[in-house]
Amino acid sequence: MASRANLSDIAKALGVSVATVSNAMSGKGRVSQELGRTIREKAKELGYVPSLAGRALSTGRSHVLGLVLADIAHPLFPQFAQAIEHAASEAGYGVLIGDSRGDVEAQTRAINRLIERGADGIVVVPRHGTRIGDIGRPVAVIDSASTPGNTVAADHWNGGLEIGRHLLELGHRSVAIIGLHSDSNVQNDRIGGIREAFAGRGETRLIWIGEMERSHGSGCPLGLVRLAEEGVTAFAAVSDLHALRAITELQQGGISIPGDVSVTGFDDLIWAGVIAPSLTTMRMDMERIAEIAIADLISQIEQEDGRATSPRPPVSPDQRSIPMELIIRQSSGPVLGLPAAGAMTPVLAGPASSSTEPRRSTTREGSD
Amino acid sequence: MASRANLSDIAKALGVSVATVSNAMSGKGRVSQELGRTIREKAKELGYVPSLAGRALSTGRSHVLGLVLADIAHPLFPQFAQAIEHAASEAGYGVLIGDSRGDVEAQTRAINRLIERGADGIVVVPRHGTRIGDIGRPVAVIDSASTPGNTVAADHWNGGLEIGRHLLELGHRSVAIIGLHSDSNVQNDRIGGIREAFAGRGETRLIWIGEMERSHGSGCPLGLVRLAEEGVTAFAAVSDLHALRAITELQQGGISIPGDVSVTGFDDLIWAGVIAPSLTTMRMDMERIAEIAIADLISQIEQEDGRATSPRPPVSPDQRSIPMELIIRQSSGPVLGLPAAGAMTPVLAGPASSSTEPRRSTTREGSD
DNA sequence: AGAAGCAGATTAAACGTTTAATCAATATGC
DNA sequence: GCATATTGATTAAACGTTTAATCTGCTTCT
Repeated sequence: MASRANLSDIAKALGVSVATVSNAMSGKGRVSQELGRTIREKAKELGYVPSLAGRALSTGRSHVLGLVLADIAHPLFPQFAQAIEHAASEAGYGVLIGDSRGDVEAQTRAINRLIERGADGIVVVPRHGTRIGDIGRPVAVIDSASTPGNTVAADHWNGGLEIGRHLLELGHRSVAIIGLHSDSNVQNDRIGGIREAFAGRGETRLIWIGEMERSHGSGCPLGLVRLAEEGVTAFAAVSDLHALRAITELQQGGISIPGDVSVTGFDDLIWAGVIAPSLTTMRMDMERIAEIAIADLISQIEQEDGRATSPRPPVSPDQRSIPMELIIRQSSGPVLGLPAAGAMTPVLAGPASSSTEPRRSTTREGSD
Repeated sequence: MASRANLSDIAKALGVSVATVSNAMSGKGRVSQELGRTIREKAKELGYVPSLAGRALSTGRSHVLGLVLADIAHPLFPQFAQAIEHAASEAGYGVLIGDSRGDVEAQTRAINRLIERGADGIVVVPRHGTRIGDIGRPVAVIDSASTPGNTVAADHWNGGLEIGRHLLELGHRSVAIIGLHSDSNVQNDRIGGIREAFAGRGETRLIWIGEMERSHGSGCPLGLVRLAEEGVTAFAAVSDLHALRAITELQQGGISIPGDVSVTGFDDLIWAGVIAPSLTTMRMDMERIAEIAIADLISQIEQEDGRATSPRPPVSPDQRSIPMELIIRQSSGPVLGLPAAGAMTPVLAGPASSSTEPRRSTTREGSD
């Protein structure tokens, strides 16, 4: 059980020098084909695993990246973490997590802690409205195209546009947009997109949950039933979280979805497909975003130590905004009644099976 | 911008040896009070930050722990990650994340990768029914008390017991328990607890979502409306995820919650407090669980290198099962109608404001 | 045949820390 | 006042890797 074999063990076993072994393993120096093979075989035989610590000390690179999400408790975190971990792992990097507990200045501390821990670079999904200062180390920021210094992000604006168009096609002309608060670039982009789609073609109104809760307490009703009665036929939330809140509030108020009104979300959170009605939403391509962010980060890291422009080019402008995908499910449907009336229709008895709903298939539901 | 100051910079600046500086910083060797102070001042002045790589190489300890969640996409992951990160950070450890994408054997690979990356120990929240083999390194397992080799976990059984009692007190005598599948110790414990509470006092039936989906497809209706009509007055899901599914399905079917039936969940996921009706659920004490897991892990690590029994004792039996907390919200209420009839009551028009509900306060709602 | 070039290996230093062993000087015991 | 602890510091080796510089034979060119 003697801990782990190291280069010198292999060298000793074969009667060669450590340098040669190192070269053989990395393929860098000059080693004859044959000796190279022999060495690699022996290495495998001894179960050699390179010591990251030794390598880190020698090269000055830890091959570890830090991941800081402003709000680690956000339900999207798992997806982020998974995608980032995957991309980093493919590139031979480990991922250290940092926590900022939602606190804006703790975010900076978290970043610094990760750097002190030796992270070669940091991936940051910043807190609303935060700007990441110069850290003295490579950083990749994932937020929104309108965030200065942003590296890559989903195209939230276009996502909003698509949601808007989807609702328009279904005949909706009056939509209530539900957001949390106005200092999030992501939310603002999404809202902007929806509004652009409706510009001249319908009316939009805005509901800030944050404001309502400030006066009426957390978890307060949002008054959506009233809006539905007033003629709003669609509720476009900028997050599935808010969409869920809307759906349950409306359902509890006796409003049928999508019979009376439609509800859409953003992010395709894990439960979006299994609630009733399942939620029409907009999904980010996390895999791609993560890949690009990591690639950019690594390119920065490699440039840092003179290795100059490696084959990895920096993120090109057309790669900085990743299209979102519209997932059409049951919560959005065509407007049935007249402009203002129908919203009061009482709930039908029996399960509102929506198998008769016209299902457009911009994107097919990915039921696994 | 000269990278970072190291021990030898400090030593040189003060005309002492590196060893002395090292001793002064760690407080280990013999250094005079005065020189110690001087050195620490100089260190601060130069912005000295110890090189983890150097230390790791020298001590053989990376001061990094690995965190492997079987299902990194699980909505509970953020809470886990946050709590573990916090506890580890307090103890001077970093947290490296591993991903197993829900795959059982990938779990083992993830663990191994983390170990190769130099993690001193691993925290595992295993996949249902998986058993963690000997890894050759310290491990802390967080699953359930009935998992062999488990280190610490929430007391899921007792949690079930409390949920059951809560429903009994509200007058429920027929409850449907909703689970995913039967190979999860956590779920089985929770279910066991609920059943124990109802034993002799009411009837329980079991719904496995996994089985239903295998025949009817993912996201299929669970037939809860039918059950409600048959006299089931309460649905106890073993996860908020399933409770959410139940609530929306019932609501869509025109059943009022908690007017007609009650629904409870487990885990207190982030949205549990803001849906309508807000969800009565059972919360784990993640902070404590994480603390204990980390403490145990570190104790194992320290024992590994002869430093023998440090002041940290291993996890004592009474610390291995952490009580859960009942969070009573709006989704659970007293049985109104007669044993079997009332469930058919049509939905009342208007918002079903539940402000008149009798609110017990085993635990007050933590609205932030 | 002598110089030059080159392939294939070795040497040695470096990365930054820890720590056992050593040494010098001062305090303590009798 | 001399042997002995004790304190406060230094020396040197070690951890495992990378890499620039060097060395040794050969081959090849002129």
